Amino acid sequence: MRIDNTFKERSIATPTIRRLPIYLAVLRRFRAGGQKVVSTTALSVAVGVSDPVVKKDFNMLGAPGITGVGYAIDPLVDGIEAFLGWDNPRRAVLVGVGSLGSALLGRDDIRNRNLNIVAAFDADPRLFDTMVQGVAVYDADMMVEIARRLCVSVGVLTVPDSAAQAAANQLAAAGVTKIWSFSTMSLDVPSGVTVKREVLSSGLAELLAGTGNRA
Amino acid sequence: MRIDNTFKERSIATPTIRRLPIYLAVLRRFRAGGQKVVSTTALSVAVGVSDPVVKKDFNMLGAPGITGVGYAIDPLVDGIEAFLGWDNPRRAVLVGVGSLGSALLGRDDIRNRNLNIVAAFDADPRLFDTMVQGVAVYDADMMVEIARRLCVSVGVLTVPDSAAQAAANQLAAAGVTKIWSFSTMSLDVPSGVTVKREVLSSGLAELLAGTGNRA
DNA sequence: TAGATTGTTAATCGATTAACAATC
DNA sequence: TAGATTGTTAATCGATTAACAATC
Repeated sequence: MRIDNTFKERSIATPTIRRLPIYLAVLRRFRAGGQKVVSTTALSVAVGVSDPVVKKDFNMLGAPGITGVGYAIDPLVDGIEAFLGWDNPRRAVLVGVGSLGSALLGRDDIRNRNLNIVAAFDADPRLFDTMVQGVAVYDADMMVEIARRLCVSVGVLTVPDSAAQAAANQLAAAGVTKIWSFSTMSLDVPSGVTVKREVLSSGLAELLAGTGNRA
Repeated sequence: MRIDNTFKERSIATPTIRRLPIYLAVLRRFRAGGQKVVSTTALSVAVGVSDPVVKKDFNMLGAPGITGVGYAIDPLVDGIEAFLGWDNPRRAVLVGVGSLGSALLGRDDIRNRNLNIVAAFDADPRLFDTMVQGVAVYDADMMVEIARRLCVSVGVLTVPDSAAQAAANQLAAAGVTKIWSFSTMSLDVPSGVTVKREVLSSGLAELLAGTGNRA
């Protein structure tokens, strides 16, 4: 079987992008089990989406499948990682070393594999110059200076809502162009800066209220 | 102005449900600032969605607006809370007291306001019978017995992927019908049990790869 | 060859947007 | 009354599903 290891460039829809990390996790498990090739049907079952969705996603990605056989797992994993930029994680800082911030720093996928978190900031003086999960924590007042010097392009925002806008301002001033925010606040940022808001309680609301399941 | 404090029952779409907690957070801030009434336009700006979306959402919810004036904030907050069941949080357990699990236990919104987490479980004996963030931690082997006795209907799953399916089985055996899972695994559960999977790295993927922003 | 699976097209479904009449 | 805003309808947009021809 001939494998064309070329991923063609296409524009990718948001729902597809959100599924890619899930495909990646499942493909890695399959690979760890010694599997070399996977069909969209098998993957769709393992991931919990429909088969045509997987086909469309891979097609949009330009992934090279082998008709009648399936997709070779290795180039698929490499291709998805490359598309997401996870083969070369971006330099990032985390702001707000509370329990959620510490938890994110402690997750190897987020801290090392998908991002390269090189420093953290907090307003609490007791944390200054300590290490949390192996990351140095600095005074939030130093954020612009330090983050700029470290050439950081991504900011993870895990501060209380009341501090979110000020922290976003500092991140933008430090040259950060992508902010991953765990605050419910809608943040006002300069053009050129994008914000992805992660509202944990939206998932909970969906679970509890979803599909006609009124409590 | 007459306020009809009745929320009519309708079926609500998932994107609407996911926005409700965000509306709630913003409305509470407005109320804390002394505001009594809000227009869909003002709310749409604060939340970061379009104005017709807010109108549609409130309409689906059956929220009572006052033409030419806006929506009274108090009944709106109460109505959304009641719809989500957050006025009377469900009894829940958390499985997997790692850093993410502890962080969720430490968030007052999740632990007390939106859910009522009455116990936690872990496989690590050093944690047995300790308190984490004020919640008692028990041996995961006792889960079925304890969760059943506590009449729990929701499970928060923050264990490693390798332990996720086994934990889901135990939760189902304990009578839990709704599982909020932070594992990438697609979980196999009995019919009658629903799972909401929360994949943190999907949000990150969307931030980094989204809107043509290839790294 | 026969069976399996990709890759693509057309049809369906659902959510968002735009526009505006009704009304406080 | 005049201005503002709700509530709803029609139009648009986008994603999913279904079906199937191409092909290894």
